[in-house]
Amino acid sequence: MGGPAFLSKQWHVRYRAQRAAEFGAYCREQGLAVTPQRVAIIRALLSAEDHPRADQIYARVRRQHPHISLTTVYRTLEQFCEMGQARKVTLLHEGARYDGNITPHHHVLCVGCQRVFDIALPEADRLLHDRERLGEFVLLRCLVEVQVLCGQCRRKGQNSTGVRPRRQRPVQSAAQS
Amino acid sequence: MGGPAFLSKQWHVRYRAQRAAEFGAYCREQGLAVTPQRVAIIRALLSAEDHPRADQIYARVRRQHPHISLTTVYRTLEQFCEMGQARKVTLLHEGARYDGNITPHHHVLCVGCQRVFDIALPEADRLLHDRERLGEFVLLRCLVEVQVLCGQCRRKGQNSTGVRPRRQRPVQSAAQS
DNA sequence: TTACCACCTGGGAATAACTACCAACTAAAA
DNA sequence: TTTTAGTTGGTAGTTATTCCCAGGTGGTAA
Ligand SMILES: [Mn+2]
Ligand SMILES: [Mn+2]
Ligand SMILES: [Zn+2]
Ligand SMILES: [Zn+2]
Repeated sequence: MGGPAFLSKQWHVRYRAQRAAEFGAYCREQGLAVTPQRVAIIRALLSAEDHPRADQIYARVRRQHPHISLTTVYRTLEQFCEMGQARKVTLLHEGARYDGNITPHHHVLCVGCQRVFDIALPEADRLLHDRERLGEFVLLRCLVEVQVLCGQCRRKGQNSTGVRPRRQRPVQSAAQS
Repeated sequence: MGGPAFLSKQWHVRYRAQRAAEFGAYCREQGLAVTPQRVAIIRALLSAEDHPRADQIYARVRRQHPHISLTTVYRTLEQFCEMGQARKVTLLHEGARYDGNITPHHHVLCVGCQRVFDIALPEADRLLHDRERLGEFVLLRCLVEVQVLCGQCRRKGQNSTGVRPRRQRPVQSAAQS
């Protein structure tokens, strides 16, 4: 289904380079110091394509910064979300996942392996697009979560429809580069 | 804002009675024993109108069954979800909430007080309504989470747009009946 | 009505995922 | 450089949930 343009490898490579280049400026803009830890974390996040959890970012960053602490990773990822440099994705009821791609998009979640995929869903963006209010409520944002069974999991046959138990780690099909 | 019909008090009273009446049959159908604990929990869930967390259900059930254990509440709520008698609602990143109303509807979440409100959103239901597949993915369900600021929180002025810290308890505006 | 037992329950221990705290450190302004 | 406000690494604490298992009980077969 040749996905939308922003999902292509090409696009991702350029996007990552651009964001990395601008990172220092963004930090200064927010009055935040440009520390090696922050740089390492944003790099790990930008090069991830799998919506990693904090502990996964930790593991990856540790290859270059064996001394970094898990606390710093949690703290920094939260800061990135606050300053708009990352998105927190909290699907189902497992640990939070982080997304370095801050262009507007929605997520597809496989209830079998719990992998998260990007999806463009223009219909969804149009959903409450024009409205500022919904009765007494001021609209802030509207998130769409599509629960699916991916090809891999469908072939394995289990997972009729129900929601999976928590804390089941996703299948690690291969080591990341 | 006179919401949709299924949100009316009237509707809720009848719905609750009907569901409570059918509960025993549903259990037997699934090969589950009709224990006093299960009955108490489904009753608490059906009469709740606030999408309570497991610990809140526990507190309410304990008024009639001072001996029930928290484990049983967690376990039973999960079972209800599995057998389709309850819905698990996991917005933001706080503890799971349970919903005894299993008619299709979506949720509005106030990022200020973290209260959850029901909402009918026919546009959303139509979103992927007709499709069975999305590329390699088999569609299971599509959830829409609308993040808002409720009237109460808007008046208090805080909460520009960001996501609130976790584990902040919702305001208990009044004791429930 | 009773006996049986597969299924259930209570309570405490364990775990996962954060979060708080604080002394030591360091980016960056002066 | 010097200064210091902002940052970091450990470690302890918390919350929400799950695990474990000995003892209890609903449902049914006799
Ligand atoms: Mn994404
Ligand atoms: Mn609801
Ligand atoms: Zn899958
Ligand atoms: Zn509110």
